[in-house]
Parts: sequence; C-alpha cells; structure tokens
Amino acid sequence: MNTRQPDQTRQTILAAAYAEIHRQGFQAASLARILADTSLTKGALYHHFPDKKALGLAVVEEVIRPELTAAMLTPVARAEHPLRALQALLEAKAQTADEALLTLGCPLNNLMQEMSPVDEDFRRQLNRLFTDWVAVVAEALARGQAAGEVRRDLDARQTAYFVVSALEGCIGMSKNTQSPAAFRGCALQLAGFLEGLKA
Amino acid sequence: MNTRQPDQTRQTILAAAYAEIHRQGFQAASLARILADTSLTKGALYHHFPDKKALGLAVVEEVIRPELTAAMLTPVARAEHPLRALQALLEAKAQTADEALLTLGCPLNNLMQEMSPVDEDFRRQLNRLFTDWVAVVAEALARGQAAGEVRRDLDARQTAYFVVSALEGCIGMSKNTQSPAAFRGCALQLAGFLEGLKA
DNA sequence: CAAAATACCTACCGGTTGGTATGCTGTAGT
DNA sequence: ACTACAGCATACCAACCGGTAGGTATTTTG
Repeated sequence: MNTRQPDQTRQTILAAAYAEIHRQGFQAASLARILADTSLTKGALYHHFPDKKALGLAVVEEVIRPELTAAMLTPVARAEHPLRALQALLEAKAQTADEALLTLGCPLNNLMQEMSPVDEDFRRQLNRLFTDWVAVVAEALARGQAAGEVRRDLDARQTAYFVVSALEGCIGMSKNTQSPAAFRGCALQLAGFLEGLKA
Repeated sequence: MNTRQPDQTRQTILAAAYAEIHRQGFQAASLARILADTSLTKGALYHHFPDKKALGLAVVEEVIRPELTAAMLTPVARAEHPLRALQALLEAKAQTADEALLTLGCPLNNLMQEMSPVDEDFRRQLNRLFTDWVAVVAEALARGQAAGEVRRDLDARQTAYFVVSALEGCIGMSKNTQSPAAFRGCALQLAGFLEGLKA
C-alpha cells in the first residue's frame, strides 16, 4: 500500500501556502502557520521547496496562474464578441460576491503591490502573468476591431492595460470598503467605459 | 541652548517610519530600521508612541493624509472646472514621473491593500481617508453638473468612486511594470473616460 | 533481495522581531 | 537653586522567524 504520495503532499503544501499568502501577504506569511493547516512538518516543506521564496514563486505559477487563466483569460480568449464577454465577466464577478476574493482581493494584484518593489524575481514573474492577461484582452479588442464591433481609432494594447488596471483598482478599493454594492457600482462604471468603445 | 525638542523628535520618527513603511509595507517595516535612519533609539519611539500599530496609524493621519490632501484633494476642491482639474492632475502625475511614487506606489493604496484584511482599525482609518477623497471628487463632479459641464444622468458619487479606483489601479500596475510610459498610457485612457463625462 | 535514493519527521539554531524595565539628563516651574 | 517630570538612552526579554542537521521509514532501482 502506498502511504507516501509526494505529488499529493506538494499540492497540499501549495494549497495551504496559497491560502496563507492570500490572507497575510507573502512576507507576513508564516511557514509554521502554513504547515499547521496541513498535518505536515518543515521537513516535508523543505524537501519539496528550497526556501520560502521558491514556495511563493511556485504558488504564483502553479496555483494563481491556472486559476486566473480559467477565470479570466480563457473566457475572453474564446469569446466571439470580446466586449460582451468582458462585460459578462464583470457582471459575474459582481454577482457572485465571492467572499474571499472581495475581502482579500485579487491574489495576483496583492502580490504585485507587495512584492514588486522589494523583489525583482517576484516582480518579473508577476509581470509575466499580468502581461499575459493584458495581451489576451488586447487580442480580444483587436478581433473586435477587425469585426467592426470596436472603434478602430483606439490602441488595443493600451486600452486593455487600462481595463485590467481599472478592474484591479475596483477590486482593491472594494477590499477596503468591504461592500459588494460598492464593487458592483465600480464594475458598472467600467462596463460603461467598455460600452464607449463600441464602433 | 535647547538640546531637546520633543515635537521635532516626533516628526523625525514619523518621517522615517513613513519612508520605511512606504518601502516595505507596515508589517514588514522594522522598528530597528526606522530608528537606524534617525539617530534615535527605542526609548524615544516608545516615549512618543505606545506601540507599532499606533505609530502606523499616526503616519496615516499625520503624514499621508496631509500629503494626499495637498496633492489631490485641495486642487480638485478649489477647481472651477472639475473635469479639467482632474485631467490636469493626471497630466501632472504622468509628467513628473515621481520615482518614489511610481516604483513604490501610492502610500494610501499600499496600506489599504496590505492592512484592510488583517486589521480592522487600519481598515477604518484608511477608509475614512479614501472616502474623503472620493467625496471631494464627487462634489466636484456635482458642481460640474450644476454648471452644465458634466452629464446630469450619471451618479456623481459612483463615478467618483470609479475614477479614484481606476487611478489607484493604474498606479499599482505601473509599480509592477516599472515603466513611466505605461502609466502615461493608462492615465491617458482615464482622461478619455473623463472626456466622455462632458455634457 | 540488497542497496540506494526519496520522502518525511524531530529537534534545534542563530537572528530578528516588537516590547519593557530602568536609569540618566536636560529643562521648566517655583 | 531645588524639585519634579518629560525626554530619551541602554540593556534586556520572550516569541517567533526562516532555515538546517540528522535520523527514520518507505520506495525505487540494480
């Protein structure tokens, strides 16, 4: 019988680290607290990850990236009508009122705000993820332009950058305000901005 | 000769704490590092402030609030033409390319992102400052509506909330991207949004 | 089946953290 | 000039931090 399942163990640690980092931030995240959730010890952690920083970067790449991809990139990438897809995403976000995501904020944005100034490796890796996101939105806008649904006089890349930034801004402010209504209002305004992009 | 100047000492500590918190965040900010900049010791710090948290809250109220007021609230509050004033502020921010503010981000937003989920006192105090900011912008928009310069069909308060959120979002993303050009483009898009509010 | 490598645990380490207890000193009030 | 207290320095503390050393048990490999 298999009592040891290293892959499973690794995933357990990653999941616990993700939760802890989401709540406390990376620097304030405690390895002891991460391990307290699991029934594992430091030996297991340091067997799978060389140090705390590597654990954090692994969380970004193996937890946050897939989640963000599933939630935001794929829907937009597939969409035939990009503006409608973006507005639908906003609508969905506003409705669900995801407790964790509203009070704790976007994990990607949280880490960018915290780590970009203090660690170059973190900054680069987070920027890659962010850039990918912007690229997907930009491509969607460009497809909209080609289809005559989106104004041709605007810079797709720059507009995409703004849309993602504004969304992150809205989520961030709502984290402070702690009111789903406030976020909904904010998302509504952003939807209004998107409306203004129509050809 | 006066060798002791308690007010001056207090300000010195506040300034050093502000710089350290701006760089590292509040939780990661070290009292030892704060005091290393000044030539003071823990005795001085704990004479003027009961604990680290009180120091942090004092920084918010006595350093960040006045700075933000001077930089963003007052200009907007005085402006006759609110939309033009907001756009001028964006323009100014984009031009100066303030090193510290671009790579380290907005001190208010940084603290909101970090502290809102983990400390209710911080959240409330930061939210007061943020709310004041939104209120000033909202009043400016309302004045614009009264003057017939701004569309009357929009909710001034909600629009103001979005404008401030989007601005913070743009600053935050630029902190990660570390390119003044990216922030300029983002600010440009926000200016475009403001343009769409004209009557 | 033996040997080697992997997976994980326990105990511990040096360093840093925020915080405190105590003592010296300049200075204002009388 | 004496007192009393504010203003600060020094020395120290327990708790916690990330990380390591060394052992044990379970696999995989030859």
